[in-house]
Amino acid sequence: MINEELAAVFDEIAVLIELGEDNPFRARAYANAARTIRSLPEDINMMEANGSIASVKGLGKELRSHISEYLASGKITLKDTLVAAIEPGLIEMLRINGLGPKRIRAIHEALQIQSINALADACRDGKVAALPGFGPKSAANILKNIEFLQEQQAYVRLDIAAAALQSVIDELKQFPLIKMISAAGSVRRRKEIAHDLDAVASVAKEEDRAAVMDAFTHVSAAQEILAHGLTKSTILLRAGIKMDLRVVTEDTFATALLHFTGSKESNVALRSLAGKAGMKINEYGVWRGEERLDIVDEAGVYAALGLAYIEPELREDRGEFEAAANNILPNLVTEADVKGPLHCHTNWSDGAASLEEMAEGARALGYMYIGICDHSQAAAYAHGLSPADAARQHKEIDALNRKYGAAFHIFKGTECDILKDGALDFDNDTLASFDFVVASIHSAFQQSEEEQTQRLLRALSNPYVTILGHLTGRLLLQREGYSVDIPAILSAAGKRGVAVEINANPQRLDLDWRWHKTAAQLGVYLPICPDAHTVAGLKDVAYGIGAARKGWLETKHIPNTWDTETLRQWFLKTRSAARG
DNA sequence: GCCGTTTTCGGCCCGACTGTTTTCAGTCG
Repeated sequence: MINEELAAVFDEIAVLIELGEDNPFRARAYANAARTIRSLPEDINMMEANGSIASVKGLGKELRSHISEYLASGKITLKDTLVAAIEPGLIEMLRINGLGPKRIRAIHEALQIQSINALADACRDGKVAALPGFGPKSAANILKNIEFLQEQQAYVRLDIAAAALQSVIDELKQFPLIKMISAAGSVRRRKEIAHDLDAVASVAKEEDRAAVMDAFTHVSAAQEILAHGLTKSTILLRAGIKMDLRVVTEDTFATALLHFTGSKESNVALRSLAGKAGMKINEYGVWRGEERLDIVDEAGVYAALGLAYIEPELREDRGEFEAAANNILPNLVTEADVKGPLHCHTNWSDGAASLEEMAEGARALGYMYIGICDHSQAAAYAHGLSPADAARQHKEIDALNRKYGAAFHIFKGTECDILKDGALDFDNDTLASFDFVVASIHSAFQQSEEEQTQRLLRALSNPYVTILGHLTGRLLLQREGYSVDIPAILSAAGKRGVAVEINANPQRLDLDWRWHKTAAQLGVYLPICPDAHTVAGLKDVAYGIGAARKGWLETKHIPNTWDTETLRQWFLKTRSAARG
């Protein structure tokens, strides 16, 4: 995808400018351009050809000329010039916490250090401590942060982050001086991976803050105190994740929560909007001129700016302010809207629970139905079902459905492998025996983008495919997804009436939420599928809901928020439409 | 490098914490 490639080059240029010169705003312009390009609704080649690129905010004359150069030649000369002028080791050093461009340049100019390892040595033998503006504590901190960088993962998955954050919050809730406490940061925004954890707490009186901070820095999960102030402290949890707590008085809790929920980009945009309206917003309140407004909750902050309430998941500066101003924000799907989980495994293939246990698990969660999708025969590693196995499983499902009657329904599905050439792993007669078919790739990940795209397009042309499973095959922080032309697949899926799942397993969250809005605009339905292999795995639906909300989705986009009969009709329609 | 109801120059979100200073720069979120 050319937009992503170009955005990546602009990100690199932003970093190079940060290290190379003193104008942070120029670097920011490139970083903003990268973000803008990532959220463009269409191929940038097209937008350049039809001239619509000229009206995109944040892409001025200079940036547009770089874009033209890249589209014509595949490179940007400015980047080569910057690369030639900067030691590659310095870019690496930006990853060291507490070390920014200014101090990296100072160290490099004084000591000619070019790598992180050389920097660690210079910290150990006192050379860094002797530099003007540095001292023994700076050197020790840099060394500590280098060690942290080399030992720890910089990010953790949402499920791990959310659990760690909740356990600290639960512990702090026992502390009587804390009046209110809430998760904030990227976990509250339901981002798929987290860099660190944030929480905001309120106290009745300013003098209570010190005791609260003492409690926080000594919670049972704390391993080390990294910063300890009256309003902000940072600890390192034993799980290897950093956590910030902000403590404010009750009258500033709403603005503090808004501020520390972020994202940074949405805060910048919000404050810029406030400035234009003659107002000022910070974590301590909202001012119109000299007057501090009486704000009781986050909605009050948005209302003061004439905006509808923006849910935390949407706060990424991806068009939510414009939608809030025009009162056209989406009516976001909620967990309570989901009527049943599709794409669930049983011990017929690689699941841990029986068919009946999975059905009972879904019933216990209040669902109206469940879609069972065990693996197909090619997935030998997962004990994939043969056509005969599938027929026997269907008899068991029929028996259970007779027992449940109108109270609950099990839909017969399969997670059918898409073979290397794009053919499906079952013949059409077998596929026709299921209510719906999830088609997924589980092999030959190394094919080129062109091959992988053709493979998926061929699978899409099979009239029995209802849903494409985990479109890119990514495993967050473990494995990149295979390369595939996502817009081409979404466009074809929309035309053909095939859905693309939001795999709700927190290791996957695939299709990525950044594509959801585009997919919905192309007419693609996006069911939330837990890919559950255990009864407990059914609860992963919550992560899928988080992703769908980040992707601006409503119930009309998500078939498994519909009732049993509507879903059944949709399965039938998808199939008959494809057969003409 | 971008932008404009304070419009072609001068801003660009804004405050906390740390370490090194002795009033502030750098970094972070």
